[in-house]
Amino acid sequence: MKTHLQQLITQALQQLRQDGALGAAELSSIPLERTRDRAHGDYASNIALILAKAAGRKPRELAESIRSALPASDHVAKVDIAGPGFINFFLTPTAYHAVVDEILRRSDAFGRSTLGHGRRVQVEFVSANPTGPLHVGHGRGAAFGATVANLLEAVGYQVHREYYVNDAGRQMNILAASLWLRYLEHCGEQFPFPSNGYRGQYLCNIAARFYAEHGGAYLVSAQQVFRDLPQDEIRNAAGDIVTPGDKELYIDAVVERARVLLGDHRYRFLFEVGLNAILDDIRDDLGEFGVIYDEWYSERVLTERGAVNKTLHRLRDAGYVYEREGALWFRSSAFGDEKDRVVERENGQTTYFASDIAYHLEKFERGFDWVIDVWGADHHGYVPRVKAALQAIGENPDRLDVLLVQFAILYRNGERAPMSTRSGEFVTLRELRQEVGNDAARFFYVMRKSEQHLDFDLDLAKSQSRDNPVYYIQYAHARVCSVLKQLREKGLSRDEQRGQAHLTRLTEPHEEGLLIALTRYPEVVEMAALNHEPHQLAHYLRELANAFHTYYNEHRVLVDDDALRDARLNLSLATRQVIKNGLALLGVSAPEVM
RNA sequence: GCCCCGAUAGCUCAGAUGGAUAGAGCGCACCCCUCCUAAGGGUGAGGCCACAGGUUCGAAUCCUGUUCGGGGCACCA
Repeated sequence: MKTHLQQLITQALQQLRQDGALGAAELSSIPLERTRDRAHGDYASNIALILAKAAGRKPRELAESIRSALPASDHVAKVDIAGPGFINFFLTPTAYHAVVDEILRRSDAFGRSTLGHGRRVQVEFVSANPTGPLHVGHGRGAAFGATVANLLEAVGYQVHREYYVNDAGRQMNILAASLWLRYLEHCGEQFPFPSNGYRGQYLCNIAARFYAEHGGAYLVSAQQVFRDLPQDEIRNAAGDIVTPGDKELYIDAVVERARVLLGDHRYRFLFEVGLNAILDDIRDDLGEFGVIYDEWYSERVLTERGAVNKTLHRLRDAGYVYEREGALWFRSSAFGDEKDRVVERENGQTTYFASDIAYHLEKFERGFDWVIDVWGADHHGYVPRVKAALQAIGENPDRLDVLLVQFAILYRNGERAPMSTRSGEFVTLRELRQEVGNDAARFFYVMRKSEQHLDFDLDLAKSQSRDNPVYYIQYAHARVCSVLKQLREKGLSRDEQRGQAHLTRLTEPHEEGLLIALTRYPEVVEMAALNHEPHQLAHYLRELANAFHTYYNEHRVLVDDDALRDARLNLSLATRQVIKNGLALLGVSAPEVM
């Protein structure tokens, strides 16, 4: 509908331009928006206000010319000039009735468009290090990223969903060593656990399984393991340092010791076991959450293929790499970054940043027209340097969009819920999902603008009342299903054609409001997709559900009058369809009974 | 210190590209509810859009400064 009106305006402008009534005025797109007040019609354009100056005419006068040049349309009842020069469009009832037919005809496809023209976009999200289970912070990135991907797909992009697995590097070695130490504990060895090791319970569980399968095949005495290591930093239960030491140096020494004592083959095996166990867990977790990836991209594979070295060479050839204090630096400051960044450390190891440049370069080389990264807001300082690197290599950094997601804070009984347990483990995504359910979790996570802190009310998410937006929306869907059931129980049948032919009977204000809400859906999807703002869809669905519930409370659908009943049924079914489609994009189920 | 994000009703938050009288939910106040199509329905009070300047026909929205929050400023990942 919106594009239809825009076309009308465009034609009018062409007409005026031919007549020389526009001067030099030029516009890239036709401004048109929904009115907030019904008295202003359905759509309004401020185009006359914008063009007035360039055209050298008074706004209202210009608006009047545009109006008279507008071609006639079945959907437009009248056009008003109002205020300083707004052009207000009033739609005919048939314009609204047409949407009911369109919804019922296109069903699951209603709201989808071809705006993206099949352009390839990659959405990379979550990408948490496989060193432990996902926590509630990752959950927001998962829900947000998945929904953004769904939205882009809905408006016609070819979307590739990807998880970047940081399975190389120091943290993974620390994980492998930690797993080994837990395993040794199962063998009966006793020793203080390194303060910088991974201490989570999940690792003990993996170690227990490993012990059950391999017995003592990886056993080395604690005495041998910890002989002549540097001093660890030791804290008491209150967190005060009891014995000062260098925990980083210490844990690196423990890793090195594990490598030496286990030998390359056994060490690699243990490493794989730990990595796979955790990655499987993450994959299952996300899968249950309705978050499915097209690809899990391994940093290790990237590195082993030589992509990192190749990238560093390209940077060097471009003249942006120099040596200082034994390390290799990338001159990112030449591209607006605050300072230069190390890409290869003094000890010869490339940094995480280096592989990240290689990874992003690889994304571009894989032919994506557009690359989207979803990161935690705490990584925002990282954006300029990645873009700088891409630019240095000769890629267009504007093809990369980094979306930042703020933290979620859990609330229980009106108070901030602790995000980690006494043992220092975070509340996991799985625990959250088990507590509030997948649907509520998916919805609540995207209910707020992503750059906004999210207060996650656990009690509200669990409640079965209209206060809970998820419940309220799903209930609207179930209610229509219930009406159909009632229809059958009454021995009545439905005639869609008859309903369609009598949509003119829908004259109640509630019905008009509902019709208007339905026509908005494709615009909401488009806007939410292009601006990466799933919350717009979430808000819209709540409004739509509200429009339906108030209508439903006020009027009966199953009236004796066949024509009116069928018309109302069509309207109800169209509403159900749109709710179903919208919830599907959010990854939320649309139950038929509740 | 520098950088990023935020500040809108008592609370939690919407207000795309500057537009017409700034919205929703909760809470609060009042009213209705043995009709049913379920765990209620309705009404409306509540605002210096953090503050001060600026840009223009017009600013919650753009610019500058200030205040208060959150985050970031590694040869960590």
